[in-house]
Amino acid sequence: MNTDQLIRITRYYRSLNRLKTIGLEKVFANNLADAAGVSAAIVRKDFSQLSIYGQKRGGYQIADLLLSLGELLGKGDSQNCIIIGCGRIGKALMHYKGFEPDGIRIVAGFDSDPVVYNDTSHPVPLYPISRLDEVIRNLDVSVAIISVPEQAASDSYERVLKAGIMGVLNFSPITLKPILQEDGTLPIVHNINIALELEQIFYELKFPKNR
Amino acid sequence: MNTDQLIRITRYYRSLNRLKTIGLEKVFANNLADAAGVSAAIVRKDFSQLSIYGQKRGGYQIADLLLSLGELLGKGDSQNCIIIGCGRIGKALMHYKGFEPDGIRIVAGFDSDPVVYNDTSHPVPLYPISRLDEVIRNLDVSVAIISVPEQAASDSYERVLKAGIMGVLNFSPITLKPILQEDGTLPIVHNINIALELEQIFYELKFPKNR
DNA sequence: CTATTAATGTGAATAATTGTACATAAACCG
DNA sequence: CGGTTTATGTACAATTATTCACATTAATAG
Repeated sequence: MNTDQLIRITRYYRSLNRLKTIGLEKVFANNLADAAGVSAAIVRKDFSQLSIYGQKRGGYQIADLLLSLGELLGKGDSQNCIIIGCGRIGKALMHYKGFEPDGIRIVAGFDSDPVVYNDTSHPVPLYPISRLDEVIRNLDVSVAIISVPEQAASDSYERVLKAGIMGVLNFSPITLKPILQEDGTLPIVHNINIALELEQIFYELKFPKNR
Repeated sequence: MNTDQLIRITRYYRSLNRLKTIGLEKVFANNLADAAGVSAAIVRKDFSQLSIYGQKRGGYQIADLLLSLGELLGKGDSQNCIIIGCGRIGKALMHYKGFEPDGIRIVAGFDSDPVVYNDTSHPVPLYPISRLDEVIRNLDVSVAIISVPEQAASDSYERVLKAGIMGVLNFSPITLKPILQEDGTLPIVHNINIALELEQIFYELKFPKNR
């Protein structure tokens, strides 16, 4: 499964969950196509490749699909994260309610500023960044969210890698790249660059596609 | 210019600005390739297509490139945004320092809760969502950032469109899709789905690519 | 029970993207 | 100055992704 397909699958999964809570039982390739913003042919091809089959004419059973896709996506395993950098963005993420339904949990935050990490008014425990390795050892965590200022980003990145974290979601405007580790593994890094997204929007508004 | 290319161009532009502040004057296709995470061939092809030419052997003049790319990206025009939904994420964005160097400005925030919008401790003025149209009329704004809870997302979306906003950056987990407007134009919508990014990371960790 | 309709599943065609290879021009070196 | 190196610019090849078209199956209706 490649990255584009993975994005689509997670989108399908999301939408299916919603449809299920609404009370639907069956879904057509077309519905999922709409939800994921792709064509129906792609949906069918995706499923076909993943050996997921529906009923001719009847579409797909939502419950079955959720099961199959859930297995593919590794649902059921623990999905714990820590947050590096508890500034405004970091704190916002700690309080974010949207992770729960996906089985994602924030289990700790780290910051270099004592004023920040001594503040107990947050839903997860905060620690000084110096205790990173120690705290991680006692938690089942594989992913870190980096929400530190630009200057601290690559330093934070190296630290979490050294601590054994293998997945990183980076909110700083520096694009962090996977660095081959000593043990031969390659960390997974996703960069979210908010300013870049806005720039793209402004661009597309200024120079609309002509079609 | 297509979307992938646009992303690359904005990345080049970013990196060039950094390199310039460091004091460099020339840059090679290879450097930009590294910065944007693509191959050097693509960088050259991009520039070639955009009629941007460097010096054989000498690489590219950073200043020239910034000028050319800046023009392409529509820099110099105003890039003002408003924020719909001043919860934790909305507030974090208001205070975010990373927009300034890109010429992006947050000029107002909107919320439905009086407790929120009467709080004056923020760097931009806040208004009740009911005053959206009125306030927008007096501001040169074309892009809205939607950072409201899931349930309010599509409603907020419709409202900003009705108010004449043509670009949207959506942080809610609902995927908002461009809706053809009465005047025949299509809004530009970018969705940032944080939970989805994390899910993908967890997936990629669980099922590493075998190569 | 036959005809019709509605959806899936998939091979083939098409389009888009990326990489390769090399000709070309400029700078450098002896 | 000629030879060598370095990096651009681009044609072409390879790969990948998407769409198209249609055979296939199931349900429905008359």
